[in-house]
Amino acid sequence: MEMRKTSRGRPRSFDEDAVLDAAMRAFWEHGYEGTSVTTLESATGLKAPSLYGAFGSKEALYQSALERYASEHGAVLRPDGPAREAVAEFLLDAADRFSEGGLPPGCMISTAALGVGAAQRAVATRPAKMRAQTLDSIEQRLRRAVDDGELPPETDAAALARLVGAVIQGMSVQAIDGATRAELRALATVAMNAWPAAA
Amino acid sequence: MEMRKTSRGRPRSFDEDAVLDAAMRAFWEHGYEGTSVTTLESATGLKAPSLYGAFGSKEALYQSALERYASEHGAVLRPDGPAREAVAEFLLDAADRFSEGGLPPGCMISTAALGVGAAQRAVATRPAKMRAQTLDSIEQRLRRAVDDGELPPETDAAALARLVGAVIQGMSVQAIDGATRAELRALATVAMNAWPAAA
DNA sequence: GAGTTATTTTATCGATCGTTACAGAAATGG
DNA sequence: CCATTTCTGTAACGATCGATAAAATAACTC
Repeated sequence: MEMRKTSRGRPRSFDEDAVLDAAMRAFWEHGYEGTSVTTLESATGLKAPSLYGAFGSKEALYQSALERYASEHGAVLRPDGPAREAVAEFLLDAADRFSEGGLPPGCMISTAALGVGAAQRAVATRPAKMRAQTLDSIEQRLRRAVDDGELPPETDAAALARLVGAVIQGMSVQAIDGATRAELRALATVAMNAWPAAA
Repeated sequence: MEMRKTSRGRPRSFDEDAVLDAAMRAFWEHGYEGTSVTTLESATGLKAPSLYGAFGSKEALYQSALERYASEHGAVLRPDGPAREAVAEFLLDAADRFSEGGLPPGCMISTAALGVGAAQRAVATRPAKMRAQTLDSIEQRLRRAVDDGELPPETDAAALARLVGAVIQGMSVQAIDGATRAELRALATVAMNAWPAAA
């Protein structure tokens, strides 16, 4: 936990949060390999040494941008109430977020670093773990619904969780391809028809 | 249609089809930007001038590899028989293909060139058009099923087609993330529960 | 004001990117 | 055998990659 007692030396001329936000949008839109340091310079208005001084490296900046995305723009599965409504809300929320005006289309995590050079595969592990964690949290929510009797006991919670994840990932692809908010919401609604009949 | 009347000059020392296949696998696994010409050299065993002589450029080679993938490894929606069985077969076939041993995981088209540098966005248009075409062919197949009375008239064919596409795209992501064939097949099976009740 | 510390700017680093000149090698036609 | 044509390998091209050394600048402390 680094703690700057008093601010000595020349002060920063930029707002670190705003710069991180701009970098996040660049990575979000063009991916890791598609975003060069030159791109980041024009996106943030900073020069390379300032970026490196504040964030360490391009990879570290990407990871920070990922975390920021997850906390600021990530859809969350509401833990309370009926699971069916929580999942439906989750999917519709994602449809809205992926087609939000003023932001890049799609999800920064769902479809991040899928085809990446062998040299920098380390960059892909964090988004992959985030996807795995999302699948796991959905599955646990569904298992709870089974235990609560909301879902029939023969429900394949893991497979159903993968379906929900696939819908998210597919909506991300289709949003990037230009799908409208209405089309994504319709997709989400149709997907909910796969929800098992009540126990 | 270029036609070499008689073979003069030094003959090719390689099988063009085998080289294209090797290049396809490289692009399939690492994407366009993640596959360098050096990577292609070691994947094919050729030197750059031979590659350029045979295929023109890295981008042209990628496009050729894409077409080859589509014709050799692309799942197809069987046009005859009940639409429900055709779609179920389509999804299960994709699940198998995306987890086929000896080949890269996932789909070369479903998740290709999603985050790509602004400079080379032309590369992304062909895969995007292929995805759009897949969605369209599914939708038309579903519309036909509605007309035939297999699906209720109020069916949202476009949304259902997008769901099928999303499942494909999501399975591709999850295959890359390490999902097993059984997991993908279970996902496909659960997804089919979204199929509307008979008319 | 002098000295210290941190940031900014300028310029550049070596590595790699996609691509290609050029010369040697291997087949043809005369 | 000679000339021609085409391919292969070597070497290198300019551009860009991520990253940084060094100098100039702007705040602080004393």
